[in-house]
Amino acid sequence: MSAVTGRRERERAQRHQLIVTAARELAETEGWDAVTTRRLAERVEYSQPVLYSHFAGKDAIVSAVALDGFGELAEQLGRARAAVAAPGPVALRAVCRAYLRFAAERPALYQAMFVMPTDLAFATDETPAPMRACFDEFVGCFPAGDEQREPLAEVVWSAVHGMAVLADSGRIPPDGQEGRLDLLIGRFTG
Amino acid sequence: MSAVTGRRERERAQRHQLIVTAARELAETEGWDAVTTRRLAERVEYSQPVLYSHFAGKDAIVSAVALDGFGELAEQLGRARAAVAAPGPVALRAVCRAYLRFAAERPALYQAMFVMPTDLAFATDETPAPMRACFDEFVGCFPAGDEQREPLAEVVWSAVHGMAVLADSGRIPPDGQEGRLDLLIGRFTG
DNA sequence: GCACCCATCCTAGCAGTGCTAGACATTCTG
DNA sequence: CAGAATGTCTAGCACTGCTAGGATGGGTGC
Repeated sequence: MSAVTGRRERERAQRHQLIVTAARELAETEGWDAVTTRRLAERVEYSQPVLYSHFAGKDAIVSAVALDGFGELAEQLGRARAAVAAPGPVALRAVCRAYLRFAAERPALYQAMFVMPTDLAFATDETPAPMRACFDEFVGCFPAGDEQREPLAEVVWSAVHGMAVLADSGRIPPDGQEGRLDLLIGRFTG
Repeated sequence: MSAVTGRRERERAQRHQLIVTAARELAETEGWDAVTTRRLAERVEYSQPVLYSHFAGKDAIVSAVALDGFGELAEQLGRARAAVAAPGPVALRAVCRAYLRFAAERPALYQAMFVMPTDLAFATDETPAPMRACFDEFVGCFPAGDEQREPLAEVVWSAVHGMAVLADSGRIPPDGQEGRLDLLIGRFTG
C-alpha cells in the first residue's frame, strides 16, 4: 500500500513537471496564445481532464511555469552579481543587464512571471523563495547600510521592467536598451 | 445622393464613436475580459456583425479605445506641466504624478494603451499625434539644450510605466508609489 | 406612383476556447 | 478470483471571435 502510493506519487510529480515544461516550451516557441488545454494535453499525450487533476485551471499552469522561471532568473541574476565583488555601480549594471537579457531571450516566460495575471504572492510572507531571491539580487546591489535600499531596488526593478515590456511590445525601439540602461545606472549610482 | 451619403457618413461616424465609448465604459467598469463582441453589440443595440463593418476585429476596437485614451492622457500631462513654468524637477514630478494617477484611476484604459497588443505605431512617422504628445510631455521636462532629453524621457517613462503596471498587478505594494516617485525624481534631476 | 435595386442589417452557424460530468478500464485489495 | 477504488477518457456545456447568406427597408429611375 505505502509502496504503491509512493510510486504513484512519484509518477504524479513526474507528470506534473512534464505538463509544466510542455506548457513552457509551447509558450516559448509559439507564444501563450498557442497554449490551449487541448494542445497541451495532446503534447503530454494525455486527455484534457488530466490537466485539471494536477492544476486548478489554466492560470495555475501559467503560475507553475512562472515559478520555474523565477528559479532560473534568480540563478542568472545571482551569477551576474557574484561576478563582481562588492555592491555598487558595477554590480547593479551587471544585474540589470542580466535581467534585460533574460526578458529579451525568454519573452513568453517573462510574460508569465511579470505581466500575466497570477495568484503568486509578491512581497508577502508566503512569497516563494525564488521570487524573493530575484528581488534580493537588486537589493544586494546597494550598500548594506543604506536604509533606502529596498525602495531603491523597487524603483530600479520597475525601471528595467518597464524597459523590458515596452521594448517587447514594440513601444520603444529595442536597440536603444543598452543606452537607456547606461542612463539609468548613471543616475542611480552617481 | 450627395446629401444622402453625407448624412449616412455622419451617422456612421456617430455609431463608430458609440461603439468605442461603449467598449471603453464596459472595460472600465468590468475589465477587458468582460468586453466580448456579443456584450458590446448588445450594449450599442446592434447585432455583432455591425461591429465588423466598423472595425477589422476586436483588436481594432481596443486600439480605438487606446487612441481615445492617448488624447486624454496628453491633456492631463499637458495641464500638469503647464502649471509649472520651466523644465526641471518640479515639472518632471508633476508630469509623472499625473501619469501615475491616470494609470491608477483608469486601469483598463491604461492597459489598452500600454500593455495590450496593439497595431498602433509607436515612435515612427505615422505615430498618431496624441501619442507623440504624451511622450513629448516627458521630453519637455528636460532642458531644451540637453541632447539626451529624448533617451532620458524614455527611461523616466519606462520607470513610471513599470511602477504603474507592477502596482496594478499587485507585484509591488501600491501605497509606496509616492515614495518611489520621490526616489526616481531625485535621481533624475539632482 | 410604381417597380427595381442596392445598401444595410440580422439570423444562424463555424471552429475554437476553458472546463466538467459520467461512463469506462485498470489496478489493487481481501 | 470477486469487489472496490483509482485513474482516464469520451462527450458535452457555455462561451469566445468571426462570417456567410438571406431578409428588409430606403433611395432611385421610369
